[in-house]
Amino acid sequence: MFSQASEYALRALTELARCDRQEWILTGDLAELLGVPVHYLAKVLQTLARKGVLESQRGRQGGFRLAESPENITVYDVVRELDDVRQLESCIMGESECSDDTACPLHNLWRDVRDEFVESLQNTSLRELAEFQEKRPGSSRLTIVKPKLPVVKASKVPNGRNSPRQNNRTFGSHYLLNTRSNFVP
Amino acid sequence: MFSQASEYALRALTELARCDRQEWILTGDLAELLGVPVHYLAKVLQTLARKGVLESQRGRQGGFRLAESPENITVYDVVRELDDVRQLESCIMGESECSDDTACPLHNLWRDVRDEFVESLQNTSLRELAEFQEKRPGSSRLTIVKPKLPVVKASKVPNGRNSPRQNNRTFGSHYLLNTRSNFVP
DNA sequence: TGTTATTCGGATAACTGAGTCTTATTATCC
DNA sequence: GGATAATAAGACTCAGTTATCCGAATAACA
Repeated sequence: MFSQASEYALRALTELARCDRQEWILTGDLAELLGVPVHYLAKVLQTLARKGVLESQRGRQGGFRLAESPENITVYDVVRELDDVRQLESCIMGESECSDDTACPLHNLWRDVRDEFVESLQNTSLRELAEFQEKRPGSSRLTIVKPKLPVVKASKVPNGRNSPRQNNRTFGSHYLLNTRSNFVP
Repeated sequence: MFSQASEYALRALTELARCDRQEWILTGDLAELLGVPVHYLAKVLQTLARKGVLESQRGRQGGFRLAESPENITVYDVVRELDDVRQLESCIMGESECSDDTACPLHNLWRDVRDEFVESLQNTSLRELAEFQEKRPGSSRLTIVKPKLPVVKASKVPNGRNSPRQNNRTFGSHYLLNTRSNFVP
């Protein structure tokens, strides 16, 4: 459904929401905790920082943290920056002319499902994800100790040359993780 | 949401459901009516024929037709053969261990939306799509005249070198349109 | 001031979906 | 039987997603 980028982002930001808002969290620690590819996660987090969802701090003692309080960031806010949510609005049969007026045969069905979905994403904040995760049996978390930042790792990290898990796709991404193109037409 | 393949398939099969079940319909006529790339539509229809959703007839006076009566073919039946519907069942946050027991923070939300969606797809038949299309204002259709099969074309067909409309994605396709691999593990 | 630790940015590669084109196969009609 | 018209099958192109890696910029610390 979502792209890998969005999936990684949601999982990472759920963990960030469980941490002290002032602390800078390392990409590496997040990646290890979640068991996801470090470099790719880094790109995702960089994108979210560029978009204003995260704050980043370079150099020693740097890292990432939420730009706003977790209850003010919704799941939709995150996914919107990484996937092309406009495709949720477009015709499910791919017709160019399909609206409430000129509906395709599946228009109403899809509108109902999609509206419920989008509304749910907009009504769910990172705080709720974090609270749910908190109660989850066996859930590890990032432990902040003073000068160094050790990690209680969750599962064995499968290392060595991942070939890309290709194309388990999503409702679509557009230009995604590149530096340029901050505007959406 | 759906792949291009599924979108084209649904639109094409909706038209097939409006035709005489005995008639063989040409890929070219369907493509012209729908304004979709002929060769790609051909691949999609061939796949559906291989999977048993359609029947095909080679040679002169050949073409495609529904393998069963339209009320016995659901939207889900079509999409299932072209997209990897198992991905709808998998975790929306990409966690490997996520079930009703070990739920991720978005598990219940996604399960509700997805179940309603899948159920709708399974409860909607091609007959319903065809009937809806029938009532639609300005909807063209394939006109079967005796020996030749002229077509009342719907809209201007944008011809000339379509570069692939890239990656407006879907919940995922797997091996999709290749000849082999009829089984799904 | 120099070292170290971190994000930032670009280059590159594998894999797949979308689409085109060409050839082979097959059925019908003259 | 031969010409014709259609599906069947494969090779190929193009672009986007998912990664990996490296060097540059930058901030903290000794």
